[in-house]
Amino acid sequence: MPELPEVETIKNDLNKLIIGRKILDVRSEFPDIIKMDFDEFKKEVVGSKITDVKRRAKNLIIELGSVTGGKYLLIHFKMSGHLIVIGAELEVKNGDWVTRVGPLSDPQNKYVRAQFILDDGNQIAFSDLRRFGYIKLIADSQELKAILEQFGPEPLEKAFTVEILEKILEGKKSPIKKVIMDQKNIAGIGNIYADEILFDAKIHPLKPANRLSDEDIRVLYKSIQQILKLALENRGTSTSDYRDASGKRGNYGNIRKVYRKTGEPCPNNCGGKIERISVGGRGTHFCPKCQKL
DNA sequence: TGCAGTGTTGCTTC
DNA sequence: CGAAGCAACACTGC
Repeated sequence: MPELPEVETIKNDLNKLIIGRKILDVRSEFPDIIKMDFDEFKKEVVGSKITDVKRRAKNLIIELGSVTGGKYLLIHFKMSGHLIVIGAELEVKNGDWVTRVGPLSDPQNKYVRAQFILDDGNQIAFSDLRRFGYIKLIADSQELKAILEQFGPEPLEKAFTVEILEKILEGKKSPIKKVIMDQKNIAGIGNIYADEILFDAKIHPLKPANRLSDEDIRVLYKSIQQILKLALENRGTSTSDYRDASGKRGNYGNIRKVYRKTGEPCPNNCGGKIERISVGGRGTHFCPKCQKL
């Protein structure tokens, strides 16, 4: 489940691998993941040069320069999507690689839904087992801005202050977990990091957002930044589908504290056991002894 | 063996 | 208007 740290890792990888490359061809055996007529998409994209790769919330944005001005690929990975940069000599048939070597022997990398063939002998492959992810073509910077404006602040940027977090929580009686996962409130936090952040902050996931004390809010603010930063340093979490641009796993799953650790002893050695409940229909893991309502 | 669980987002329904 | 539920999808595990 690519959340902020995972999408940011892919962004950083791609900035090293594909800037300045020209797109020679686009192929897909699952054209539905491209949210427009495939032939038209192909016509718009082939021949353009990749000038930048950005991230906003859980969206990856590939900027395409052209004589007529910038266009953008807006990519959302949803549950199982990721991009792999790999040699163009590899072929795809029925969504699977014909030759599977190295990182491609990892089953999570084989569900190829679209390929962008580059002018340096490589290709960008969009692998997505569950096909929730999508690629959209954005015509210009105004259209892009209109889409990206709908997301809340980026939690790792300076503009995200404890005062802003306070405002976000104000008057919301929904469980705090739901509130921090809502992309309109804060951008980039999904189920894994919501659980990890709330454990770190010692706040019960069901605690109503408007009932957090000033101290709770300060601690939560710190935990949001620290956990996301730590996850980024560890190149994300790969407990299930996520892989980086080389098809490799992230390390954060190995150091996570509570996510999918139901029944295990609390890492704080408080004597409690990690419990699993449902919050807003999502599996939620927490220590009932450390995290108070 | 069939069905619940897995998770994000956005749309529908109340 | 906000909250809750569900669809989209494919595969795993009990």
